[in-house]
Amino acid sequence: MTRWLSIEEQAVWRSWLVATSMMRERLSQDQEEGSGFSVEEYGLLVQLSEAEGRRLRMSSLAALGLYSRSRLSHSISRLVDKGWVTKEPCDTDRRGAWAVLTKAGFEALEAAAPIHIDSVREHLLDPLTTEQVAQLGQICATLAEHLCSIEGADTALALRVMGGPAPEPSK
Amino acid sequence: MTRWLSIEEQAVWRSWLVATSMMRERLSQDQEEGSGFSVEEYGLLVQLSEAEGRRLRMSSLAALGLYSRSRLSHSISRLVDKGWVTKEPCDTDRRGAWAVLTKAGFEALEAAAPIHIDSVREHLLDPLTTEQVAQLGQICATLAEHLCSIEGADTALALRVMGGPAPEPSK
DNA sequence: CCCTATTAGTTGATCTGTCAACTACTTGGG
DNA sequence: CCCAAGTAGTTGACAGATCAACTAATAGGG
Repeated sequence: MTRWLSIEEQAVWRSWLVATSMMRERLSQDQEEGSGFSVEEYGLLVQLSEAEGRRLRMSSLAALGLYSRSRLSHSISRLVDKGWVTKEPCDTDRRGAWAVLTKAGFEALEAAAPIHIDSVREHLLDPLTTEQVAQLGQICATLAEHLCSIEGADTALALRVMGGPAPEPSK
Repeated sequence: MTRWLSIEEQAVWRSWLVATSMMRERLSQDQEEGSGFSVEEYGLLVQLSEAEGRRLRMSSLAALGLYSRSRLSHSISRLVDKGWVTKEPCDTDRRGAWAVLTKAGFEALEAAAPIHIDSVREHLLDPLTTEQVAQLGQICATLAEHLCSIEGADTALALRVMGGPAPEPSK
């Protein structure tokens, strides 16, 4: 039998809901206004930028768990259209394809990174105390692990996913 | 000048990203599989069910901050098509419209509530310690407040939003 | 009272994501 | 060596969300 949510539990759930959806929206907006591409695109480009040779097999990208095969295919096509990514055939498996970050893509990413970072700081990190940030990290890691275990995804892999630090800032 | 994210900060941000997006996905799936309607629809119906006379002005729904006017308009139209909501003209302002929960809508909501609750318990509350749940509540409330202040939305109002306890379980 | 500015809500185009079906290639058992 | 089963990736139809443009009604200053 379903056990109802207590008042406190309801409150937690509602704030989670509000915070996560507003956060998503705000970040998207900051990103889009400032850099001209969406958070999803940014995430993909980050992944590519961090990979060896700035290239990844489609299947590797998909294995990260946040993108379905078909979504990936569509998204990459769009990135190709914009000139930020190219697709190359794979020598060792002729079914396969590499998604390769172009120079233009890398530069766009570099330009966008500060906007992203600022936004994360302003809306997620700064409003919280240092202690809360640590707690939040712990909590989200636990939740991610739980969710990954359910879907049979690899947590370690998933936690490498998207939104990361930036494309190796031109140091 | 942009201050880069430390390793710890990156980790927090990534887990937040993974946890929130996986959570959203999982909840949607549980909901959709079990009850035949989406989390968004559920949210709207909950709002209506909790309002006086099980009805709300479109503008009030929109003022909650999570739905744009046009999204709302489209969504409500769909709910009308499904027979869960009807629209009634507003006497005091002839531009206005009431969205009214139908009997069928209320019953659908009652049927869906346990699925929703179970899912929230299983994926959000149960994996965490009691202490963590409390921390999370505090953190999300803070974030929500911050985000609301930025958008000029009313936090108190927003925190009443969607996903709530259930449609007054037939007590 | 009127005329402009504002507010309520809808609509249609477009974009993104999901789903199911499809092609093409590889793999592994007989 | 061949064929069935599985894997890589794409495609097209559809559903939901956003954006800008629109209609209609109200409100408020002159």
